[in-house]
Amino acid sequence: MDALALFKSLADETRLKTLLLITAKGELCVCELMAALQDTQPKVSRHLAQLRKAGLLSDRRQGQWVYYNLHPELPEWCLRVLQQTHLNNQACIRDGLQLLEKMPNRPGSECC
Amino acid sequence: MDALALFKSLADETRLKTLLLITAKGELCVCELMAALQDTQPKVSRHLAQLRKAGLLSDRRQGQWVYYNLHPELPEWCLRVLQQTHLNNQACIRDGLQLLEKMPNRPGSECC
DNA sequence: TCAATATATATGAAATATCGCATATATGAA
DNA sequence: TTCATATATGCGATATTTCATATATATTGA
Repeated sequence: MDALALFKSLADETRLKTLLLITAKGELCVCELMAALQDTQPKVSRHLAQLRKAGLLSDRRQGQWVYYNLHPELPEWCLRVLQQTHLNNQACIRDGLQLLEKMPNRPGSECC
Repeated sequence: MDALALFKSLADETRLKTLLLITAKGELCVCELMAALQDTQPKVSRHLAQLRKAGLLSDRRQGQWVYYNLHPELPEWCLRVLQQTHLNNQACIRDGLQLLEKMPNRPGSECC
């Protein structure tokens, strides 16, 4: 992961919020990100594909859902950059986190 | 300084190297950056203007030369991001630093 | 098998960023 | 003032990025 690739990945609002949301929550599926970001499915999916190709995210499918998390082999310094950004820019994803909580029928919840 | 603005500033090779060089050396003028980056004057100058407008750099004129340094009011977390990036991507500016050393008649040196 | 839901990708248009060249401005020396 | 050096910027051409729409694939349950 070279620095330029990292910063190009972070230089878009959708991708930045996506990474901060996943940094905050650990793991999220596409439909949760759609709710948190209030964006269309193709848009969210395309940005996730970019982050996956860049090596920032890895995905695992569980049934219908594909969950995304920070790539386990992400270098330490990249993690620290994400953590610093997350800790000092919580306002950036505050709305998104609230929308997540309000989601009915969260994937994986027992109620459905 | 919001996170998105920071990362957009870092998402270009010329600007990233410029910031890492200034992080390494503390202060550099335009002609030193031209030598280190091996780029044309208008190109270097234009990217410096962007970094200045974004609040990442501040400049001071000393005679004919304009020196650029990290903006004194840059938030701590931005500094830490730059430091982390610098410490873990030294190869990125190695050539540039060597070219700097080889510069004859460095601005501010006593020999001219 | 079919239908419904979740996710991925292709395509072309629109917006944005970058670059090269020419030129403008500022400073210092003669 | 005039010249030389250092730096900044306006502008058109080009490259890159992003988006919306349509469509394709995968999984589950009937």
